[in-house]
Amino acid sequence: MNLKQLSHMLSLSQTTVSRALNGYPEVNEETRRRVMDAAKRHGYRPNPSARRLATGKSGMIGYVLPTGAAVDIDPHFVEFLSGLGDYARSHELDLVLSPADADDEETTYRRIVANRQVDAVYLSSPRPADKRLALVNTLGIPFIVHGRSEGFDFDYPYLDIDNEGAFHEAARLLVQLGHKRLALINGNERETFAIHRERGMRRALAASGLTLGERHICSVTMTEENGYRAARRLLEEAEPPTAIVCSSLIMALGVVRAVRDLGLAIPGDLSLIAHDDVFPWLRPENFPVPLSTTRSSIRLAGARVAERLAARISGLEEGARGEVWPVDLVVRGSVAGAPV
Amino acid sequence: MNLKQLSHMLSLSQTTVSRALNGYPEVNEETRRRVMDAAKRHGYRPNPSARRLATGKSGMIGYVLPTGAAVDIDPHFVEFLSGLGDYARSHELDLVLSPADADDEETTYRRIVANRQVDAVYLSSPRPADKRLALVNTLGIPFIVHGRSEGFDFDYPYLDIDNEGAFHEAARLLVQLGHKRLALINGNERETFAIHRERGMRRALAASGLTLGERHICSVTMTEENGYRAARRLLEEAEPPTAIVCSSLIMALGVVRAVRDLGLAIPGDLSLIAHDDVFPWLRPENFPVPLSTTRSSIRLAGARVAERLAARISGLEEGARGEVWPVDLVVRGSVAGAPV
DNA sequence: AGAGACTTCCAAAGCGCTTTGGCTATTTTG
DNA sequence: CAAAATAGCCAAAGCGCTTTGGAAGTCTCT
Repeated sequence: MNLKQLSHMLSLSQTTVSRALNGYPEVNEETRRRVMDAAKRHGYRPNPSARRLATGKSGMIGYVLPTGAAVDIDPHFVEFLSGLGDYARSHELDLVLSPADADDEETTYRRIVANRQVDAVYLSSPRPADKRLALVNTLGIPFIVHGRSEGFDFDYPYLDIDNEGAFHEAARLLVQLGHKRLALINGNERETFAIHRERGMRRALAASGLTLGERHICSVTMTEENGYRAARRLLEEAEPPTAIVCSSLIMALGVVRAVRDLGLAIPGDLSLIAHDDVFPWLRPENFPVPLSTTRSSIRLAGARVAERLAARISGLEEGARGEVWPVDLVVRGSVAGAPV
Repeated sequence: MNLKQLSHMLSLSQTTVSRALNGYPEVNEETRRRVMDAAKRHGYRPNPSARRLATGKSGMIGYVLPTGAAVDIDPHFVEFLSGLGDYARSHELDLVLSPADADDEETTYRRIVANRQVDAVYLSSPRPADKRLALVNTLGIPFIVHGRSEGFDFDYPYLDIDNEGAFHEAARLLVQLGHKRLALINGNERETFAIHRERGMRRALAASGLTLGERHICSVTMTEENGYRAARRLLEEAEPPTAIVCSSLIMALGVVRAVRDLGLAIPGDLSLIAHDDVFPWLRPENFPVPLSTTRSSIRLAGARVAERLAARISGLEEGARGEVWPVDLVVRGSVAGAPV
């Protein structure tokens, strides 16, 4: 059933039927009702390919997926995706993932924009002065950044959490509890979120005249093994930290293992706070010692990004609105006063 | 730059240019070269929307993503996706994720097929007599199942690992080591993979006159917490199992925690083997006691599925070819002889 | 009553590609 | 050497929608 047939059986022109269905004003309400009715009864659905060709709109949102033998997709991605799906589902918005060589995402961005394959894109894990962001901005496709970048002479729409504030609060709590030697096990130092977290932590320490020593900060990709190694290195120093703030639950698993291996105890010898993106399959309250966290649901962020993308596509949202979500500090058993 | 312009500047018809580019035989080789050359020089890329409308092919593969407030996307998915991307990247194949209400995926399948949004789809986590499989089979779109189903009167193309064989081997090893009371912490009992694993384990036990008691088998969604609870329940019985086989690394984390909480030791009091899908961020060799596993890279499976989908789209693969990958049993420190 | 302004509809022209059917040389065949 | 086959090209008709530029009829206003 296509438009031609439908309009023929209604004895109307394709124009009128098309307009009736798409809510244009220049059609009699009575006629519109007739059309809508017939369309529903015959299960008419406009052919998206044809519509795309005519309008240039695809009804899909895009994401360029960096891939490569040495590239692992972050497990956070799937949670974000859940959220995105939550919103997209109810709006018949599809998501197209365009795998790209991690060393050359530009080609792919250009392709999907030139081909008008998607109406909007979102970027994640941005770095300062991220090339993708500048590119997408000049290409003129609607977009939203999940996270933030820095060092541009233009503004852009984003959704981020208050990473700096979160780690500031976490560190401040530890300092208040008497800790003097803190350490940070962070994610990739080139990503903005890691920079912000470090900044927040430094600020909290500085407020009490403390500093974060060079050797008390690790930047690694967020795996259990890297968490273990980092913790091990930190704790085997002459003057080991008495508290660690850690950028992910997965790394925290490694930290806990290292602490055990060294015969130490949490929180007796070491206080630990980690950032929790809220995975359904790994919960901080279920750590051997319930883990204190800075918590923010990445799934909710996914839903919000989808919502805003949809709004931008339909012109409801414009401009470079940045949105920063506060982060909860949830205190559990893994923190205590500094050992004497 | 579109076909019209290109053909005009070559003083050829659109027909000939189109045919030259698409490798049709009825065009002079010399002409073809000229065309190809000009196309490259001017960076001509056929408009996919137009091509779609004309041919009905989209150059994308689809996946219906079950979503819902109570639905969590499996973290395995992201690894599978990495593999899919590895292949798709080099073939300019995009993946479209169509979020669907988990209770009604059918509507979405029908939509993407009717709209010809994708050239092929893959299904994952099938159950016996899975409705989606029957549906997709009758809809006539090329597809591949990742995993297997049962109870159909038709064959279908799939890629699966030898779950039954893997758990058979794991259990057999444990039996050989003298274990008499084994337990299984499995995934969702309604999914085929879980059924196969249970079957494999039972078969191994039966071979030695042993059985898997009703209370020695747990079917739960694969989270750390569920692993913990299951292990806890098993180990607090009057006659606790001396060995556990577990369907995922994530649950194994919980098992390890439960063992610790109960003051027991691995492998002294309990031998443990888990299935490892090979996550980059959580490796069995890094468990407190290195974990024995049945190992199969889900990422490689993703790449293979993409490859086969591409082959089916282009007609290189036909029929209902099933492919079953063997699974490695990797023995590490977490298994030992049964306690006396 | 005639001019202007709406209202409601339509024919037809795209969007940019593929594919059908046919046409003109050139080559092969009996 | 005429007939048949082949090679190489083209014009035009789709694919199924949206949108432009009217046209006809109905109201409103002076």
